[in-house]
This record gives sequence, structure tokens and C-alpha cells, in this order.
Amino acid sequence: MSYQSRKQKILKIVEEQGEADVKELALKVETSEITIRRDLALMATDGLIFRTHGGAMKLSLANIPASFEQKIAANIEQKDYIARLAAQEIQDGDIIFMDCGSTVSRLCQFIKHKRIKIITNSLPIVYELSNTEVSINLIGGELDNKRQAVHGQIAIEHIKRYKADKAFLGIDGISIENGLSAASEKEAEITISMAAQANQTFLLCDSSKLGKDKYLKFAPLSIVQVLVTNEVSEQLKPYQDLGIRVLY
Amino acid sequence: MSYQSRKQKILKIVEEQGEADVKELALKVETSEITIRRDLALMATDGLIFRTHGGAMKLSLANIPASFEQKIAANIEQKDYIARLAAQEIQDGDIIFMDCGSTVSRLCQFIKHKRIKIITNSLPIVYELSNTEVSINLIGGELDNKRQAVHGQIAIEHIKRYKADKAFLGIDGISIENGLSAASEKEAEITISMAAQANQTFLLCDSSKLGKDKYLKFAPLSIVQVLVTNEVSEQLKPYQDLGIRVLY
DNA sequence: TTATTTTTGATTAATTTTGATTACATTTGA
DNA sequence: TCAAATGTAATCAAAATTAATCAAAAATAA
Repeated sequence: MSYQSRKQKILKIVEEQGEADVKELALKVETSEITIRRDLALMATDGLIFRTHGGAMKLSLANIPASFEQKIAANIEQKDYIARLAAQEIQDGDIIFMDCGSTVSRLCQFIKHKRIKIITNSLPIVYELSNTEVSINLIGGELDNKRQAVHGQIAIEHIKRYKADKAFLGIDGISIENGLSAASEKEAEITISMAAQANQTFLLCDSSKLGKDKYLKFAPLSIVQVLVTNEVSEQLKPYQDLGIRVLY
Repeated sequence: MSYQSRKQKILKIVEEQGEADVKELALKVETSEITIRRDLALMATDGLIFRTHGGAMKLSLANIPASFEQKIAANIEQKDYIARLAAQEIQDGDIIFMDCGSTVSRLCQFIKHKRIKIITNSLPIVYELSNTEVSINLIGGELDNKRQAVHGQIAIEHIKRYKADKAFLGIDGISIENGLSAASEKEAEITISMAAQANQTFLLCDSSKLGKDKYLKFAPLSIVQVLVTNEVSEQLKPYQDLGIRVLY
């Protein structure tokens, strides 16, 4: 039997049952386990199924909570390192903006006991900080389920009504040549608005994003005063030469 | 069984019950407690659940202060009865306001699958309805920790920008003589604004509040079109005589 | 046909997952 | 507050799964 026809059978079984393990598939498709494994590996790289340890799952099932799963898990130590550095810059009495970046949300754990006011569009941050010392101003507007954050015109107008001491913002890409870039227009708008309304803008940016450009180039480096990152590197020199304070 | 499928099961149990302990999960998922612990740890860092000592909680419930929880828990059957009646008045395509009343929040369970837009100042409602069919517009402003809701001038202005088909509002007291009354000025403002911007105002009001006056008398009965309650009573007659539709 | 490539399956080594045990931490209740 | 009870983290060994390697079988091409 060819790979193509096995693929059909496997796909059918996985779609119907939601999940299946290698043994079971080997039996039903009448081939060896090793062949099933090879098939599953191919199908997974083609994005047809989600490969689990011991079998496979229907994509939709495996990713159900992806919408509200925060992409926090990746590089957690780096993010915490950056967040800790940034937290040291926050003093009691500060009014700060925080956007919905995953690194930014790691800040919460370090600022729970500070007497500050936070203006944010991120629901996870609100969860994390409600019933703490921190006072929260929630940015209103349309809720984006995938990002668990508020975006859009109304949100922008909300931000423009406030002036803050500091803004702590995430970014998808940053480079000397092209400045700041983002994967989504919505997030870019929020970033620009918050930066414009803050006296000091902190960019929280792990080393994987340095020198990278993303889909939308949306702002010059000049809107940033402080770059917080996790790597001592020659790469940082040009940012310092531009007058940006770099923390690492 | 793979982590992914256990994750699904655990998530389902925790979402349904609000919380679950390790023993219980181990039994239901048919694995050892230590495996459940490991799963819970992963799920917690992914932001899927809130890890407690001994088990896990639904994220949304984790941070809600006890006072609010108690309010929700009180007279739950009556509130659900009223909420079910009110839900029948909501059609696909509706744009509705919901305030932060405890009876109003019971509406969520009945409207998850409706294709509607909800404008609300209540965080528990947002938690409950995020990742459902419902589209959410969050009212911005200062977060009141005790009520888990947004209030104040900015919130009022946010409300005034929208026009909705229906408003579903809670109330602390209502009487023929004095109209609507509330225990707090902040909530009264929100009630008035939402009622003013909606074509039809539904008051969700269990029988314990009928004929009672509270601290602040803030609006006449004329802002209400429909009164939803749980008791057939002679008390309701005068409201009907005033042209208010009464559901029970 | 014969040579060559591709696919498959068996074997073994490496990895991942799991559960048991112990020591440590937290909560509970006197 | 302290001590018992309960829950957790850490460590390790066993079990299950997978990756890697290679040879046999099947398909393809010359």
C-alpha cells in the first residue's frame, strides 16, 4: 500500500476519533508501527495532524485553547530575565502603560507589590494584577480573542486621553535599518500610541528579535528611550550610539 | 495517553467545575497523581489554568474576590431562573449592554452560542464569554477590584459612543414610589448610561429587591421597558399598569 | 533483464514519559 | 504557635516511545 492511501486512512481515523496511537493505527492500516511513525512525521510537517508522543491528534483538538493560551511558554527564562531588569525601573507612584506582549506580561510577578497605576489593553495582565497593590486602568474597545487583548480605534482614543511616566512595550522585530516592525497592524497602532503618550518608552525585546524585520515596519527607533534585552552583544552598540539606553 | 489528550480532559473538567483537586483529576483522567501534577504545572505556565495548592482552578475564578463570589452564589436558582427568561429575549445579531450585576452575569451560560455583540464593564462576563461565539466590546476605565468591573467618567463616555438594541441591567432596589435605587453612585451612573443608549432596557431583579429602596435613588421607572423577575405576585401589577412588560 | 532507487521492517540505542520514593514545604487545626 | 496532615519538589529507575542504522523487499529505470 502506498503512502498516499495510508495517509487517507490515517487521516480518516484521526479525524473521526480525534486521536489515535501508533499501535492502533498500525493495526487498522495493516502495516508496521515504524511505517506509521514515518507517515505521521510526514503528515505532521505537512500540517495535517498534530503529532503527540505515542500517536497523533486532530489539529483542531490539539489547538483548542491556542486562542487563549498565551505564547508565554517560549524562552521563559529569557523573558523573566528581561522582565526583572525592567521591573527595577519602576518606582512607587509611577503611571505606566503595558501592552499585550508576552515578555511584558512577565513583568507582573515583579510589580505586584508596587503602588503604581497601570494602563493596559491586556486581559492576562488584568487577571494577574487584580486584587494587588496595583491600580488598573483598562483600555476599552473590541476584544481580540486570540490575543486576549483590546485593539482598535476606540482603544487608541482611550490611550490618547492619558499621559504616563513610562511605557513597557513588546515588539516583534527591531533593526537599525528599519526600526520597529510588527506582525500585526493592530498591535503596531497600540505600540505607537502608548509610546507617544509616555515620557519614557522601554522596549522589552529578547535577543531573538534583534536585527529581525517583520511584516509591518511601523516606527523609527527614535520613539524608544530604553531597550531591555538579554544578551551582551556587539549588536547592541549601534543602538547605544543612537542614544538609546540599553539594559542587559 | 498523551499529555495533549490529558490536557483536554483536565481543561474540560476544570472549566466545567470551576476547580478540581489532584486526586479527583487523577481518578477521572485515569493516571497517577504525579502525572497530573506535572500536567498542571505545564498548563499553568501556559496560562491555561490557575494552579492552587492541591489542585487547579479555572483562570477566571481564581482572582475574583470572595465578596463577589458570594454575591454570585446567593439565590443562585432564582438568578438562573431570571437569567433564562431574559436569555430568551436575545436574538442572533443583537447588540446588547450587560452591566456588572450578579444576576446579569448568570446570563452568560445561556448566550454562549448566540451570535451577538456584548458591550460590558464586567470582567467576570468577559472571562466567561471569551472564546465563545459572542463578540465582546470591553468598556474601558478604572478597574474597581471589589466589583471586578470598570466604572467612572471614562466608562460613561465609552458607553455613550455606542447604541445597542437591548440593555440587561441589575439593580439594588426598585419601588413604585421611588423608582430605581442603588447602593453605589458608580453603578447608578453605568445603569443610567446603558439604559439611555439602548432601545429596550431589561431590568433583572429577583423578588427580594422588589419594593425596596437603597441608599441612592437615581432614576425613574420610565427608563425601564421590561422587568424580569422570579415571583408571580400582586406586587407586579402596578408596574404593568405603568406600561412595563413583566416577565416571570 | 539488471542496476538503481525507494520503501519497508527489524534491531538497537537514545530519548521521553511515567511512577515510586524520599525529603521538603504548606496548610490546617488544636 | 506548634505539630500533624496534606501536598509538592527532587531524584531515580522502569517502561514506553522514538530515532538511527542497516538489510531486505518492492518499485522504477536503463
